[in-house]
Amino acid sequence: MATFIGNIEAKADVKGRIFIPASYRKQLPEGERERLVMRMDPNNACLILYPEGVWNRKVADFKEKLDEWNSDDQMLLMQFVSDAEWLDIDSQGRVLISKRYLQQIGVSLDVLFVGMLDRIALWDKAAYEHSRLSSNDFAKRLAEKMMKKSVD
Amino acid sequence: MATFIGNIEAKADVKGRIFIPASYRKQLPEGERERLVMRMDPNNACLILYPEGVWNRKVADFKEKLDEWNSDDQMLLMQFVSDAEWLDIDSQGRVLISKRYLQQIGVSLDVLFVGMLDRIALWDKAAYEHSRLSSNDFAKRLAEKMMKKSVD
DNA sequence: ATTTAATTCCCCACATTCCCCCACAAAAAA
DNA sequence: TTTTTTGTGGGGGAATGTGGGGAATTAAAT
Repeated sequence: MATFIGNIEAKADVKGRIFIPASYRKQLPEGERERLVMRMDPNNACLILYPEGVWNRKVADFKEKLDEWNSDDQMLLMQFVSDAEWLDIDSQGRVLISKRYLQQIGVSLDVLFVGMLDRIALWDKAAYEHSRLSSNDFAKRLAEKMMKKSVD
Repeated sequence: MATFIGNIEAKADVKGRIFIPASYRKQLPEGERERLVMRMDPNNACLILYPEGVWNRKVADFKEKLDEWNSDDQMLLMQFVSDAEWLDIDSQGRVLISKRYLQQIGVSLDVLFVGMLDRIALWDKAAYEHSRLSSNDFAKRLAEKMMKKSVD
């Protein structure tokens, strides 16, 4: 399975098109290079891009854990799915992201792709810099999580 | 598993390519000599090079300990992973390191590979000399660390 | 209903960067 | 010395990234 890492700058053009970095595109499984699933991140001002396979597995996981006849469960499912949409990759390797989503993450042309192992986050560049933890905080909190094991 | 020790001088060429010392390359497991993972060290002005296997184990550890549905956890994961990238080793045994990373560690052509057991640190030569502790400090602090052992 | 505007989509064109390949210097081994 | 391995350098073609024109479709306004 692909492992997306790193961060790559890109520019959205005036039409809202954004080039998927080739290094990421190449990691997509054969046959999943035509489109992605995009979803608003409810917690952060970013969009999450899922390869088809990863998205499908996530959906399967939902079906398994949520009860089809429980209305609360169905509400959760609906809300999760409603903030997502398919993104076709055009012949140049770009995706077109509709204005309202770009506005939601506050994009001003400069964007940042950030690898998150099985998926990719898409940030406004400035917003990402702003959301990053200072390296001290980062090291401390990561160390806590990882239970005092070294993490370098 | 490989045990990288020692330090080896090398030169970055104008294109930002750096030769991985053969003595290190030979220690890479069979089948892991095509590429490495490089990561910015957030605390020191150096880059860390991981053999694939070592990196994969680290990633597995993250996945196990961080909750996919917890946004704090995901932010930590993203921040860790975003400062890393794959480095392909070319047919001459070199890796190409992008300008921005070289700048971050202040490389001026002369670099130093420093073995760190399961991984390798890459320093600007001058910066490394400058960051080293004096041998007095070193001995003292090492002694402190090694005495209050071993609890966890 | 008709016009106008905005968005989406499908082309084509071009600049720049990257990466593959070859050649060779320098050092080590035979 | 000759041969092999290790380390350095550069040219050029392909791939990547950027931009724009203008249909087709949808939405808004008159």
